[in-house]
Amino acid sequence: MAEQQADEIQTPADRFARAREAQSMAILEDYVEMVGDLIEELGEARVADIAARMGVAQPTATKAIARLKREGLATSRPYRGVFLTEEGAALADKVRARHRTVVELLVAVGVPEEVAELDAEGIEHHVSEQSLQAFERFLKAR
Amino acid sequence: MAEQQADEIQTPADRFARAREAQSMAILEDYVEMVGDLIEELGEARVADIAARMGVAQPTATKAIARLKREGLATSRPYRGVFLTEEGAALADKVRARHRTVVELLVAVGVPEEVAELDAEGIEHHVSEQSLQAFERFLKAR
DNA sequence: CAAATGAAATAGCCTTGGCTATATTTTCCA
DNA sequence: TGGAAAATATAGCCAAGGCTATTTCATTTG
Repeated sequence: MAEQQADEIQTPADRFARAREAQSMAILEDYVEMVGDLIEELGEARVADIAARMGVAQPTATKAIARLKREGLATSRPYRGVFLTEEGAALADKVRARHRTVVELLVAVGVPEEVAELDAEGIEHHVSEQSLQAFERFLKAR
Repeated sequence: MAEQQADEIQTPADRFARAREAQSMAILEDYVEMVGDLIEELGEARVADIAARMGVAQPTATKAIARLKREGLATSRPYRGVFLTEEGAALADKVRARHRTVVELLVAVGVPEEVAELDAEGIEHHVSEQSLQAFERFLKAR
């Protein structure tokens, strides 16, 4: 149990496939996090608010929510607010924590706060569990 | 000239819009870099090789190349190889350099080499010029 | 309590980036 | 040199994530 790295070689194709995979999760993660934020702040997540905060038109948000429901991350009834399932809430927490860590890491290596916040929005979805742990160790060890 | 940060506040919507923007450049960047790599390694970039390395079907690569041509980054004639325009070559260089820097930064904060290579593939497209410069300063100052 | 207002859903369109199956063109060799 | 094999292009499909315009439903409120 000394070596934890699998010894499979990673072809470029593998790496790109992995990045594409991460990308398909990214929007899901963003919406779940946003729903979580709104419930916490306002007590409920309305489609109109989700759309406004995500910077998209209302039907785009409705469609995204449909996908969240399909994936078992959220529930909602027509003309009612959106709620997270247990799984959705867990994902929202994970995403929020990861976002914070990524911002902190960027700031720690010298990226200005505002820029860190901007870049983190895209970066976070591609940070693996292993990298995240490295980030945390680095931040603690500073 | 003391403050260099614009004082516009960044709403979440702004940040998401920016991340979406970066995403639409990402695939373009990947293909341009791949074409550059193949030309360097093999003297030419054939559609079949591009597809294999990107891990996509051949028609997918053909379509991506069509987009590169539309955007003025590459040229090609039917049943012939793909070439980069001056602009395309410049972009390829920039992307390659940025990729290296991101991997080095990840390794510098404690991410294992192989993981760094994997994660960098997705992260790099969201690293702004400002963050990149911060990364370089950090690496030099170590 | 009925009508106006406002929110959410639906219809229908676009682009991108995947795919498979099928032409078409080049290339290479017997 | 002609025909098989290999490479590329084309056709046509799908899902995702945008959009606008319109309909439907819920909630006031006069």
